[in-house]
Amino acid sequence: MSEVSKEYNFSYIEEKWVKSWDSSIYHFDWESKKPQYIIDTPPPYPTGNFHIGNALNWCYIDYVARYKRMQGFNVMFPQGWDCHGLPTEVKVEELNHITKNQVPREEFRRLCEKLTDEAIVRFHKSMGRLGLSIDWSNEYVTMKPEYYGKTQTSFVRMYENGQIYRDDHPVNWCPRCGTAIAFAEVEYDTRTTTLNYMRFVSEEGEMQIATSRPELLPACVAVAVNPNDERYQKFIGKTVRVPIFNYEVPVLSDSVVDTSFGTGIVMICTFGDRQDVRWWMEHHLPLRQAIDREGKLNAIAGPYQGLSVTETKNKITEDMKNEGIIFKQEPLEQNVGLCWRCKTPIEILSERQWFVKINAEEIKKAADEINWVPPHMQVRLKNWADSVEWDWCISRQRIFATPIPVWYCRACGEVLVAKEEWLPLDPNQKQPSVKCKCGSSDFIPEKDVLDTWMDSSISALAVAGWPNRKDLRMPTQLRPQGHDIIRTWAFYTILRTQSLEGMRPWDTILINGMALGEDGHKMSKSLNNFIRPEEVFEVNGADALRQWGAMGGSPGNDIMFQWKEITAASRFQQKLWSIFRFALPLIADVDASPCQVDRWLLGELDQLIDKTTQAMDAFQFDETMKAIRGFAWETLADNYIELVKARLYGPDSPEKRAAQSTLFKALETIARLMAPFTPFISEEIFHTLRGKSVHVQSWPKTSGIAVDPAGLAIKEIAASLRRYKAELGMALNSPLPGIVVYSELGLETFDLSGVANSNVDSRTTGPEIEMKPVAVKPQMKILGPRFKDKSGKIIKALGGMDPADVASQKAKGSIAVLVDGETIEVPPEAAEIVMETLSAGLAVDVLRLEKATVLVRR
RNA sequence: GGGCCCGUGGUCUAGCUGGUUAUGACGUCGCCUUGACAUGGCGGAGGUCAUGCGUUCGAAUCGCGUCGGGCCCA
Repeated sequence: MSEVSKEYNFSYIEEKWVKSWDSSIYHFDWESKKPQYIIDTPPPYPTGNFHIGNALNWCYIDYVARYKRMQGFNVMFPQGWDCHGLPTEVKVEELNHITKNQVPREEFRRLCEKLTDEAIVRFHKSMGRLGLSIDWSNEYVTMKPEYYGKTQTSFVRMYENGQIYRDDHPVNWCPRCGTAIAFAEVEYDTRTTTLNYMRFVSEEGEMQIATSRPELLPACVAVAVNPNDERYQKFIGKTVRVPIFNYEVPVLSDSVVDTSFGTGIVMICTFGDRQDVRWWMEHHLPLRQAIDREGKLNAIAGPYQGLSVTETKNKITEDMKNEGIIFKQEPLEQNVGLCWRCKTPIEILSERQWFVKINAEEIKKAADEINWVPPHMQVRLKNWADSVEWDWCISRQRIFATPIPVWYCRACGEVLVAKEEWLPLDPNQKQPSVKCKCGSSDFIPEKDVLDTWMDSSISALAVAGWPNRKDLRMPTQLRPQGHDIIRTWAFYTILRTQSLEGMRPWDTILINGMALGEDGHKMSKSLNNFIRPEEVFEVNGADALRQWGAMGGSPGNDIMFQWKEITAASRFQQKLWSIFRFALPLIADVDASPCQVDRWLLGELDQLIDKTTQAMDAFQFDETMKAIRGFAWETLADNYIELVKARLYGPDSPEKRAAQSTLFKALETIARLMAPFTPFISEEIFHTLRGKSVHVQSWPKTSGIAVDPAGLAIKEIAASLRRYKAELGMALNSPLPGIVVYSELGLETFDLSGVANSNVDSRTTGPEIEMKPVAVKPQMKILGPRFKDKSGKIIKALGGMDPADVASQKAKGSIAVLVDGETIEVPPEAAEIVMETLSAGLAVDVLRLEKATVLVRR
């Protein structure tokens, strides 16, 4: 018990506990009778390393998981890995100096799996070191058949209930990745391009059209003007000849056409942008697709066939300039859609793809049943739901993803979707065991694979036991995630849960902010503001990082990483350690009747428990941790411990035992309250005190002890005596000739004499000194609601009155205030009297407090 | 162009279902080596709560506008 080091050796203690903790205490118990608390943890993309942003998110999750466990819930804190996707494919190509088509499909997939497995191992290590209470018995890996079989089951069921269909439809296409992508994967950026003014010829004369994409000329299917545009009335309903390619297209009128952009005449192509798609559908225009899947021009483009989009743009511009078709060019700032992974400008192509129906109303309805923290984040989901125009394209032309369990009959083209009991499977590896309706058994496997969000959007269902468990544990209780993926992960999860099980996926969604670098920008290697969690573990330890996560800001707001915050956190750790080191040889877990100061401390402790419980229930980790810190540092260390030192160092007595047990209780409670935040130091302290793990303890409950006003008065007297000595330049332990405290509360003297190192007398009456009212302090809370617009004048009048007069009226029960010649009766509680002690002529100094008066002999 | 959020002492930040001395941390200044801790203790300085108008007896807090920043999207 005595070999507590002076300095807190965080690395030794944290590593000791990482090694010796039994992680099975964090396992979800499927048989338990306790209320469940299932967390739909984000499955990170296992590539690179676990970074500070991850650390912050997982800290939030861990605070909740540990707190809920202590509150008696059967908690599931699972961990999944969202493996599939392009970044890993690209990385594999890089590392092995191959492209995906140079090796067999299966071989390529194996390379991706290997890379992913390695990343998962790294993540495991970082997460363990951070002290996360993850339930590894509920780990899932989306690239493993056990999981992607579930994804496939969800595909089959949604196909069968009509939520999934296959169709020709315009899709966002990334020519570099060679795949369709969803709207959620398109990002926008401003680029400077050229606006070209071209001459088209019609029977009514020349039409001048401005376009930024001349290479789409062969895909032109119509020309449109605004119906209210007087300049072009005569063209409406006529046809116009597309130059170079020499074919006629109709001239349409549409009120969406912006008369002030370019010439006010717009060329509609299939497809230049989303607006083209809208027009194409509304006006039932034909399809002229000029760009192929590699982003090259096809046969329809005649002389430009085989050239890339950029090459065509340059060449056709040149040709048209030479022929005088383009007569003017100007720069144009334009927002271009980019593939969010590779930043290549996307094209819109019409392709046969698989789609999931999006029912925006149902999604919004489900979102309404979910508790959003903070509430305003729900608006983002609603805005997104309202702006979705096409269904969700879920097929991808890649390899490392969940296979679409479908074949096509070679003879009749019929679609054969796998039966649930065949899953998991890869149609490229396995032929179906049934015949097609037409009698043929020759099938072509579907080569396309599923969008990664198809995997991750069933995470809530998967952890809750879907599809096999009879007792499906839906809805889950909590979805923690970042605001950057509300339109994807949150949106798709709600959609899928709604469509597969007809319910909301979670009770609560907790949105966390992003972790920013010390310069206030998003952490990135290129900005050189990148901090690895391991650096922090080495310098100040995992508990310090976890404290920063709690105290750095409130959830939902972005939070800046700052070393000084980490340092501050580790100072508190050291402070706590010093308290522990001081207390350990002196405390005892004994029954004792608490003294006044003890009852003050225990009352404060009760208030702390109340406050932290409320804050935790509202996910206010910053409030919680600040309250604990304030209690431990100020209330306990700076005040209580200083007050009871004399008792603790003194001979055995009921008073000493009272201090010993109070301090014991305070320390034990702090260890419990901090366990969700700082699991290591909390464990070290609690385990030393109790010989058991703090992580299987319950959250502290209040003991019903109110703050003792006498104890509070003693604490305040001690503080004012310290101030008194400081003002006189005395050492804080220098003795005073004599102190007398006067209070109706009947104050105990032993703690005061100890802390002041002086003799203290306590009296319940007196002292015989003169008190003089010197000011009146109006109470707005009383006056405002009662007197409304008159309160301003009443305050002024009260301030102008003789304080002594107000005091005597107040004592009689009512105060008469003269306002604009009118006498108004004001209740006594509306005015507080500020008193001053007249000590002139006395050989004492007087310290006047709310509940006590102290005379100090000079 | 639209939506959402934010703008609080030198820095970061709490409060924001309105009530008059605005929270805490870091920094800064002065004092104190008191038997857990100088990575400490005590005390102080420092803010027109971005800005303008409005609602109200009363606004950091509610409304509108402006300026600045961030995020999501068109």
